[in-house]
Amino acid sequence: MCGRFTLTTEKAVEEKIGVKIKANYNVTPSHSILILEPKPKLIPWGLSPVWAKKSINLINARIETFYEKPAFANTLPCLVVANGWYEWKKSNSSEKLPFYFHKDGKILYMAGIFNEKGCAILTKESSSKISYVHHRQPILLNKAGRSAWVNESNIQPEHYNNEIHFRRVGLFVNSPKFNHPICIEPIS
DNA sequence: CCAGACGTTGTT
DNA sequence: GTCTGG
DNA sequence: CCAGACGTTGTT
DNA sequence: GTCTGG
Repeated sequence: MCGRFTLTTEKAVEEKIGVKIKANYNVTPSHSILILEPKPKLIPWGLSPVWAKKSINLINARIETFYEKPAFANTLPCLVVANGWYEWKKSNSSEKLPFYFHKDGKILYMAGIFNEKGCAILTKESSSKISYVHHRQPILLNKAGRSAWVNESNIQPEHYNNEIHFRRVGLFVNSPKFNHPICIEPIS
């Protein structure tokens, strides 16, 4: 899935998207995140249906059921701007070990949905590589896919971008308040 | 008909 | 154990 | 996603 | 708001 990510490339974000951001090595739900809809916009991570009296905190939406679920009706497509994300792998001892997924710092565009309350990231079954760590992953879109999604609400497997690298990282990232480059440092 | 849920993750 | 906050 | 709180009373 | 369960 995707419950924690990074956006650290200040320069690339300013050049490609025209927005000044502050590097964040530990973006957590409820943070304000950068989306393209397709205009750049800051919005809380966590979506609640407009009709929910008591707010629901939906940080992900399964693509498999997206079209059936009332909670996701009346949301609009967007792209969530990131340059990496974290997944935790359960070890034998039921210990959870964090891994960092990235494309050498390049900007990643995750498929998202939003409404006036916030934003959620679409997930799918993991690619075989990623499934070593976890069985769900965010949907990453290539260029054609980004346009199809935000302009036509059209999402297709051939638009998924599954080229990715990953490495084990230290436990620093576990604490939601800990935002530091050491979060993405490989474990030696 | 009204009341109550409506989601994901993972875990059992 | 389960919910809330970040 | 993980970490941290989770209750009441009254008082500051 | 809309769907499901009773």
